[in-house]
Amino acid sequence: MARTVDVGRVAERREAIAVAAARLFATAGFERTTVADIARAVGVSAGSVFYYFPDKRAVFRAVFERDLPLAQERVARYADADQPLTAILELVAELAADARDPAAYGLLVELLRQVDRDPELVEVVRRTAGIVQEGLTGLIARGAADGTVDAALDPREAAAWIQVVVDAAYLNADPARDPVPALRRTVARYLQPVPRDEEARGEP
Amino acid sequence: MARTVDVGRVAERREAIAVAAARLFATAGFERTTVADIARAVGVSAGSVFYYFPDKRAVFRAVFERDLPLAQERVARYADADQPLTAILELVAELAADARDPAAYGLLVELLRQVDRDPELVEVVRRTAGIVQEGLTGLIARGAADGTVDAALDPREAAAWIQVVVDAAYLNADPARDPVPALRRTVARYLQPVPRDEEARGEP
DNA sequence: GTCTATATTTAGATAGAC
DNA sequence: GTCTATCTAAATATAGAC
Repeated sequence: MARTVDVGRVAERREAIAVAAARLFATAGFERTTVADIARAVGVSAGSVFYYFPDKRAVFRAVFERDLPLAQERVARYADADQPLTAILELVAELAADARDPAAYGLLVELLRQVDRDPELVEVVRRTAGIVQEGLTGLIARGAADGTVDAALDPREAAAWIQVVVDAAYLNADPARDPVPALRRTVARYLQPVPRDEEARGEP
Repeated sequence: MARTVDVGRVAERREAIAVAAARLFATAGFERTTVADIARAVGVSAGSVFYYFPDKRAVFRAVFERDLPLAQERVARYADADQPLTAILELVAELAADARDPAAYGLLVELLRQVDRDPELVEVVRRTAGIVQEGLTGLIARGAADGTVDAALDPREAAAWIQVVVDAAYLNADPARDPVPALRRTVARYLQPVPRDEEARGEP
């Protein structure tokens, strides 16, 4: 029997609250979602939500803390791929896969809005984005080494830029169209080494 | 002497309120900016703000109504350029030039967040974004005609994608770094016709 | 037209019973 | 742990004096 609190059960309840809150934050936004709304969605009272979280912002952060392990798993899966450029494109497509889910769009926008106001949220996001950036940076460096990626690019800066372009896929508000093809084309061509004839002319 | 209200003066006061409000909405967001804040910034009482606008959302819309003439001017300036591809890249750079202004960043995020909740705001934004999309679509079509842009692209879809990428560049604006070079490379290569040797291999 | 004063509503957070 | 009840604070919008 557990000596003090059942830490597993606490984690479960927190998770359930975060899941319900994510849906509401995505559609209504942070300010317009009330703690009472969250409590109702998860089937408890508002008082109980404050038992699991010190305040409303902490619930918001919990939503994004859930992304860290997923990012780690994805990055790890591609880290040792034989063909780094192919791996980059697959990873990018996977990162953008949720883009057509309107909830993902709403959450991204709300995150951008709130991140300036909560230093602890900055830290949460920094960790997840950092994992992805590390992974992309490594793959870009390996692509440069094997000649499939433009070696003139700074791997870290290119990785950061690619993350920006992935965000663009999320902003593509039209749910009717899949942004992944345009995204793949964009990233593939961005990374592409300078074709020899153009190199001679001093462009791209 | 004016028979009824001085319509010019009303427009001036509305403008002054919109300018002050823009700054506040950009930094604090829509919900956290109070009408009292706006009134104080412009030097009047909250009651006066409600004399010029029916409600707070109307003040927010007024902020974005100011963008329409600017977009028209920019697009018109490039519409008849001799080299459409060059014009696209210049126009894109200009659109992204504001990206390093934190106020522009804040306003864009807030716009994305609020646009879902206000049908009248949708209309305001649709007009401005529509002008830019028309302009880009025309330039892309002309580029396809003169061989500087991949003719396999649908001009309208390509224009929409470019707008999204510009927005993303805005959003992740690290104020320390200029996104325009990466943006130019990205757009130029995205639009580029398929090099002949790659075409033979059936790759994009 | 601009103000002051206020009605109305609502939300975050807490206290304390069970 | 979960609830109900409530405190406190703030914000939109209006009323009505000047």
